Amino acid sequence: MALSHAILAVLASRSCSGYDLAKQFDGSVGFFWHATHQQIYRELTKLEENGWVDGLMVEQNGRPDKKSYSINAAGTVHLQDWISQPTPLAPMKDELLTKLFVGHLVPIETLLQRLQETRSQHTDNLATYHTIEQQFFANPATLSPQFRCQYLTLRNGIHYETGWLAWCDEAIAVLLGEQH
Amino acid sequence: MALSHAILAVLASRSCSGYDLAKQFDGSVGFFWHATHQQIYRELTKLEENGWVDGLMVEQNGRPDKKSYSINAAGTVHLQDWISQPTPLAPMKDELLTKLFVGHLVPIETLLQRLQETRSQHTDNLATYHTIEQQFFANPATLSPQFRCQYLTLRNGIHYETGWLAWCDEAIAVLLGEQH
DNA sequence: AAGATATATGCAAAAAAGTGCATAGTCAAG
DNA sequence: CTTGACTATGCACTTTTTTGCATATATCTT
Repeated sequence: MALSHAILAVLASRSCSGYDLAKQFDGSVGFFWHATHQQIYRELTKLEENGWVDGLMVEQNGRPDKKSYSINAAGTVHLQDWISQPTPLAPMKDELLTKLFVGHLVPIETLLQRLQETRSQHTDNLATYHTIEQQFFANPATLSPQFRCQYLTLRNGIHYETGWLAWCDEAIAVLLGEQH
Repeated sequence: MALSHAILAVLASRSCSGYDLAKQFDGSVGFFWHATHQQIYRELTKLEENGWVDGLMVEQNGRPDKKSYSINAAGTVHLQDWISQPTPLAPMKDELLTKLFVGHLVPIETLLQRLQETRSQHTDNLATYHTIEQQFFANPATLSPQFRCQYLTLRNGIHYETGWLAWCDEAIAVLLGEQH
């Protein structure tokens, strides 16, 4: 029941077609909730059936017609209820750590490759987040409540990626020291 | 195809029954890969069908008979192959951040509650990790390759939880500042 | 004129994961 | 002598997720 909430969360800011949503899930929202366009379309149908969003066909010229979805009053209440309930910690699933756990089964070079790849992905993510921070949140003190909330989610990403990078460096150093 | 790898990773250290595995997934391994006992039993059956593990019925007195699973040569090769392949970043799914993203829809007090709950969960986790670190990895320089790898996964958990705590504090401070 | 890219939507099948339930023996405490 | 905790295993059902396919139109590039 959580993709539905992520979609409602996006629709809380603005009406979107499935296509628009898919793009959001490829950027901003995608930083903390991943979904493909197939999932999104399926879920939108359910959301409309549940009466939390209203779909409206929009004719367009120059491009295919689209269906624009808006959150309604019931949907907003549903979203608020959800936020008001305790949040269980997300069950962890990390493939890299599972690999590292039995890393002694492969040469250290292989482990270092995995760590370098991971490090580079986190470096990229962090760079993206820093760019967004400078572009949209240069002056955090002046943000509206809505943007301040979004800013905090971005800050989480920055903490997260920074932590991963620090760990990657530590792990690489430990493994290299082992060879020495 | 990833729970199977996590199970093989545990069996790489020692043979286990489904019950033993479930306990591992409740502690150590569970810190980076979550699974319930139902999943584990189902997956063990598949692993045996695939010829990666060998099951052996063990009669016990004083308690129910159990089936002990060991990784075999094919399973070990399979595990090594898997480690040798690039690791995609785990697609993110974080409920708290999704809630915070639309946090302006609820009173700040509600958000602060969610943040405090989360903070306390991460505090607990960090304490657990620190305890394990002191108990089993007090002297990192002298660890065997196997335990050094496990130590690094624990270090990841420590970085991870520390990062979350720092962020929780920042977020709480920002929201409190907003009220001031 | 062809081919890539962007817009726009979805079905079908399969794999994986989650939830609830069911069974059954041992042991210790009250 | 019964209740609860621990050991031990698993089915059935449901939900979620993934993967691959399928279909259009319009614009931009070569």
